[in-house]
Amino acid sequence: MPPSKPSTRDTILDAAETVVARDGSGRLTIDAVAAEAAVSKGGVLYHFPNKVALLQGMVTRMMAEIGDEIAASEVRAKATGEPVLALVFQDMFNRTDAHDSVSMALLAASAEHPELLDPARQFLSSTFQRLAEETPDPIAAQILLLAMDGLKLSVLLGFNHIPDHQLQPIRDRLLSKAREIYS
Amino acid sequence: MPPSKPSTRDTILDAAETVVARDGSGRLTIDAVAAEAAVSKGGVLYHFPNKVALLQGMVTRMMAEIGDEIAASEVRAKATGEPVLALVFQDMFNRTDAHDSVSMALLAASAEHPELLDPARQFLSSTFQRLAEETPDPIAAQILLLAMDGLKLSVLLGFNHIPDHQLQPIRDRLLSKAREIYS
DNA sequence: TTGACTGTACCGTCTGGACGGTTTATGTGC
DNA sequence: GCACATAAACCGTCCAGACGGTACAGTCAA
Repeated sequence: MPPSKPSTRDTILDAAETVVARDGSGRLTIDAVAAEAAVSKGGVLYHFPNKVALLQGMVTRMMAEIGDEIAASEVRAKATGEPVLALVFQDMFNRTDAHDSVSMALLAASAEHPELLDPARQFLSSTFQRLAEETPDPIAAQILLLAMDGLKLSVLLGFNHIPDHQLQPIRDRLLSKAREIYS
Repeated sequence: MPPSKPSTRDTILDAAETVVARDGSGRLTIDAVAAEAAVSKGGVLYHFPNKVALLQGMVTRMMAEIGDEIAASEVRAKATGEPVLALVFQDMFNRTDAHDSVSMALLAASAEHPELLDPARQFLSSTFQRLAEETPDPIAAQILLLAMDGLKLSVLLGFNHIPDHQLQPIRDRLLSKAREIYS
């Protein structure tokens, strides 16, 4: 039973992301999370002894998700011979759910305890650095990665400053550029 | 007297940005702003009758700044014949102060009242759209603009996931790509 | 005199978190 | 198969402090 019922812990983290996405990071209160997760306040505090722990939980899970995703892309890249960067991009596109744990975790943590992002900084920094360095043209790769970041940011804050009809062309272009780097 | 003493109103807005940059958007309280601006709480509330007004003030000033900057770039572009995009980028690079009003205003507003960003959304959306459409290759232009966004985001949250020695090459490349679009 | 503040006191609400109690799952011995 | 024990998971309430906001009397330069 792989899709077994999600643990309460994960339910709570999901709820926290939902609250941030819908109401803003300033409205992320334990009560709000409890209500969203259909769990009592005590229940939330059982899993996360205090609010900082909850924020840490969000950041940690985010890093784990990104790490897993990139690792999977790298495996698939080795198997298929496709450039890693292209696969990573594709994954990121596919995971464009309205509430993206990456962005929400960052927002929530930066709101109250910016120092909670320190581990994330290290992790993301070295990860992206490595991805870029492994390509023949690290600078071009970094630019594409930055563009991805920008795309995420715009969604994150509701800035769809990219009209829908351009979204797909942009994605296609990003992918082709990614492949281009290796040729 | 161009660099005359800044108005108290602007001092307060600056202070608000400083607080957000240093302590996170969740710590943006009227008391904190008052302390940072060396103004009494009453003084802050004199200029901004409530906190929403303060947030609105931040967003409005941010839009005015961006608008002025881009307008200036367009004038210079007409005069020098250089591509607008390149000039806009250069301005953005130069304005890499640690506390960037754009980012901070966005963070602060999104934290508590995401709907305050509605006017900003419209403004930025149409502005960037226009900038891109005026180039021979709007898609490429959008990608470069997104990369700029990403660069800003990384600074905003303290993610200097770009090592210093790569920052300049990346900027140079962005500029040359911007010029390339027009050729 | 007026506009731009300062400083203090105060109120209602929200929030984090502590705490004690209760249900549910997991053994464990018989 | 069952009684019982134990711990994990969760509930609901209470409280102190923080925060937004009000009110108001006083200062002071233009």
